[in-house]
Amino acid sequence: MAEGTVAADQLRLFIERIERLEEEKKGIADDVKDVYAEAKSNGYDPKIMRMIVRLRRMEAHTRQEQDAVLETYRNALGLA
Amino acid sequence: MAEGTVAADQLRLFIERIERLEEEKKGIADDVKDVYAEAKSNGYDPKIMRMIVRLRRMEAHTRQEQDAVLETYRNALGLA
Amino acid sequence: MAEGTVAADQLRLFIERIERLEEEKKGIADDVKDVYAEAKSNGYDPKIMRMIVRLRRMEAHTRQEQDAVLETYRNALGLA
Amino acid sequence: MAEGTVAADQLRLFIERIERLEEEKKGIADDVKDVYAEAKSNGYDPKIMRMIVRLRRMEAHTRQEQDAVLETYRNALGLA
DNA sequence: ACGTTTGCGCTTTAGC
DNA sequence: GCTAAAGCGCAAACGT
Repeated sequence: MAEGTVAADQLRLFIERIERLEEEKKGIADDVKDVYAEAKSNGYDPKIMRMIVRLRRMEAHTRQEQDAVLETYRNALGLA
Repeated sequence: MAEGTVAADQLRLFIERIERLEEEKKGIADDVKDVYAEAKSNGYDPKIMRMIVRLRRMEAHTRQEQDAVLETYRNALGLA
Repeated sequence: MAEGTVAADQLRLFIERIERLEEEKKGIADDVKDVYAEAKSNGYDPKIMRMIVRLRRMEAHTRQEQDAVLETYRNALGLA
Repeated sequence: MAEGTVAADQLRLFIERIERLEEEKKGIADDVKDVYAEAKSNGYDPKIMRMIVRLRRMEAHTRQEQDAVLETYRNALGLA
């Protein structure tokens, strides 16, 4: 077995791992769509729901930024 | 317990399910990044790998589209 | 005339240029719709036509991507 | 020359007209991008500009809806 | 005519 | 920081 083949196999395995993960990711995205659809069938407006999710994520992100800054300060001051 | 609270709880549960799924999705996206990083540390070029992944996906889509055209033709011609 | 007015005028001009271009774009999109309608009145199936247009575009993209991968390989291997 | 050829030619012409129009459309879309880039190089924030364009379009759309309702009423009442 | 579903454009995010 | 690609939201198109 040539070395080139070993390398090719290794590369192929990496590619396949990536493709497998991306399939999983797509499956979860589909699950999200399903939840929105289920909520809609229960009388909730998906569009508003998406806005809520986005707002909560933004707030979470802002909070994380604050935490990161705080962490930086603590490290700088040796208060870890 | 007011009915409004029940509805609010139901909505909150939907939102939380969505947020949980999106966290999972992000986790998988991070896994993908890790695989690219691991491949890179084994001497493979991530840029080329990404191109290959994209190319394979495009080819798959093209094949699916070709099949769909044929199927539609058959239906249009009553050859189902 | 205040400087703020100059800036406001400049911004307004940019916005108007964009809106003008988007109107043109919409006009062309309508032209496309007209062609599909005309073809349909001549007995062609718009659905199949759309699939063909999409397929040809996808194949063009696939070809471009193949070329890009090859080019990147050549560069990576110093075969430019 | 067989009739099938005539039909095929006609279909091909429709397809080519559509593809030509879509190229034009893409060209205009690129022009829009250029304007945003030019505005940005003049110190304006493209993201905010896009919001403005969207708002103005929504208002225009709302106005159009109102006009359409009015038109419907006029027709219904024979006040055209 | 309406509801559903797919395709297109935009926004955002990730890589360089 | 900028460019390009992937994901998302919306709107038009198809089927009922």
